[in-house]
Amino acid sequence: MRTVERESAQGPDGRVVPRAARQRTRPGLKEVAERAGVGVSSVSRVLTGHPEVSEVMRNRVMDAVAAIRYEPDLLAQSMRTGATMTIGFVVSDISNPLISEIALGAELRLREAGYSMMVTNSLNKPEVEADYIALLTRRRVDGLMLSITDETSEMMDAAVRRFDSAVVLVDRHVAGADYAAVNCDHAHGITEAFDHLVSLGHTRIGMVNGSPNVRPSRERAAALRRATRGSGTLSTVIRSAGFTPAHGYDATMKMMAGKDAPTAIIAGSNQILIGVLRALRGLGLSIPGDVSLVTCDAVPLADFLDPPLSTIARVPREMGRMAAELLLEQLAGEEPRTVMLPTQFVATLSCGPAADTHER
Amino acid sequence: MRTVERESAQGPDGRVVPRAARQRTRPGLKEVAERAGVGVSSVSRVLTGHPEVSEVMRNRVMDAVAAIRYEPDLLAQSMRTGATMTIGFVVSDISNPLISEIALGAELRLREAGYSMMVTNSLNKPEVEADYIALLTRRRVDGLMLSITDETSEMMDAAVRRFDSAVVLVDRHVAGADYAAVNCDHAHGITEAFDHLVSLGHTRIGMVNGSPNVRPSRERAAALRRATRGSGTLSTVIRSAGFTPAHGYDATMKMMAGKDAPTAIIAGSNQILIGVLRALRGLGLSIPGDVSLVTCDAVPLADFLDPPLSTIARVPREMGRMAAELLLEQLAGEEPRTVMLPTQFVATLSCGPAADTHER
DNA sequence: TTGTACGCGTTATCAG
DNA sequence: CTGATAACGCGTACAA
Repeated sequence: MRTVERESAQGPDGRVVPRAARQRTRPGLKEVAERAGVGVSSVSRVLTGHPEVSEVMRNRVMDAVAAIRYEPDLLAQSMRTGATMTIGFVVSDISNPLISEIALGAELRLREAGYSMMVTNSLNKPEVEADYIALLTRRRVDGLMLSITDETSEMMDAAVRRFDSAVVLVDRHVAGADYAAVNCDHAHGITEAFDHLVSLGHTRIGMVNGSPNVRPSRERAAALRRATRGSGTLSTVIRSAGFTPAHGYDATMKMMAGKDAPTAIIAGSNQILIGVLRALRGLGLSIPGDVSLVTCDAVPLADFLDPPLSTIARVPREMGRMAAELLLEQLAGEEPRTVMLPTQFVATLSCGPAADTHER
Repeated sequence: MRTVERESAQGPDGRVVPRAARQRTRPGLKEVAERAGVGVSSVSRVLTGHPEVSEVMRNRVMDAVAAIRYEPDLLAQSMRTGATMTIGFVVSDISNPLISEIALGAELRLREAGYSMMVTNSLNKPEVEADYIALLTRRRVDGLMLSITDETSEMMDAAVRRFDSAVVLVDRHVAGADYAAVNCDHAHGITEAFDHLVSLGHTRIGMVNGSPNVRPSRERAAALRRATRGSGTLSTVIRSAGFTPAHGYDATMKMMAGKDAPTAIIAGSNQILIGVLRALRGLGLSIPGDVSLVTCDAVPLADFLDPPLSTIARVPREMGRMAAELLLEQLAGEEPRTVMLPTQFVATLSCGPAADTHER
């Protein structure tokens, strides 16, 4: 049964400091060797599947292993082999459904390859991310998956440079580095949404965009600007800031207040969407009667919203799986590479004909 | 990048000692000691904050540490101290918003205490959970947070019994064990919802319940049965199965097909809810006109659904935080204990007066 | 107060 | 084919 160890102590800073050595030392190779009457190295050979072991030896060892209920110590194994079989995943907030889905995809693939995943949440603080990267480095994780808050953070950059193994960025780009990356084709989704809105008669389209310090926001804004470039009739208003409901709300209020308010809005994330919806509701604007709405990334129960939401979806599970894949490739000695995954625009009733703004 | 290679050295008996299997050249205590011109143990003492070290020694060491950019190897540290400062979190699916929120709460608290968190997804397969528990045991994690799929699984039970350190269950109960647990007061939420529905004239209430092999489902069903007990007019129909949209759909279809269809439904999870909504839509039933609806756990954008959904909410972030807390307590030597967290029923337009079933 | 030496559990080398 | 033994990097009795 569980033995409660009372010798532990509280450090001055409140951190729990467990007692030094574990009381009940579980059987090791040594015990197995004794039980089987062989040398420890033979036990190790059998367990690691070394080719040059006799049948008798194998049986003796396996019997002893079963009898003692021996389980290898992965810590010692890592110590010895240099591989921890652990991947660190640095994210802003695992409770973000997009991220948790990515995490799931990654973990499933990693498990297939025998790796475990360690998750850290920065809550959008670059310095925390840098700390975590350093921590994971000290933990000697074999690889790092990064979904960073701020691609331009120097602390983060320095920290990841000090990490000397496989790295993969998840829909991120850091200048002057050749990390592997899983990117999404935001331009495609934005362009499709744009075309759809234009076909409905919209001429001025607003975008409540996320932080410009991450790839998705930049790609989306660029794609939207590109779409209107050279057109005399089509225009755009883009407001970029944090991925928060507050930004969604404020940006929407400001956008809709002006004389040249857009007749359609693209929300840059599910968090931003919340604020956008609140603002529109507060202004008494109906969707799509007064303003059409598109949001980035899938929304749970989107079909049951009023009206159902048009979305530009990524494939988060696949993003995670692919990120893991790119990591495993590097760990297998291959060169880091970049993969582009699709986005898909799905139009619903939240996009309608452009309202005549003068009638309002 | 590791560029420096350490050459082979001469052993005490003149033999050539080969390089380590993996060529790591990150500086260790030894390098720091050499740079500072002191013994390795002195370096260790300084770094671990040993009280009996002179000022000069401390400075010499810290200077060398800074110069060499030494970072301690947490793996070796764990090897030596017996503590990995790592907690394993076994869940069915991190992409479930309830769970990812719990994970966030836990990770934030664990970080405060210097611990990292390792997440594993079983996708509701008890044998995978057992495997993971065994894996985390071999990894020698200091504690285990369990949000398991099936409390009655013997493989799981055996696996967790073989783990000999701190354990905390997250809204789970396994018979015959005294694990610490963070539980939620489901009875409270269900009772409130029930009373509200009854006050609206509902006499027959359906529950599309989750798996009976986990605490929340059992508590909810029990609370609902208790609420109708002794009443001649009030009745209940409960269907329990997996936490899936498919179950939500099937159960709803069957419930509503019978002659004594309920006029109100409680959905047992956000996944189940999806199926329930689809079924009601498929049947052409309106909410709350034909049937009132309550769902368990918060739904993103619940305010913007049509109609806004009544929910029985848990406090997932707090659940995670508290689970971490209970784990830390045990690691500090305290006895395992159980905490009860609240649930809250919030009524919205999705609950309305009972429809006269004969009019349909 | 500081340094030397040992051991945590494992794998890999090398000599039988 | 097998067994003894040196590391992996660190913390810590023990000796100086």
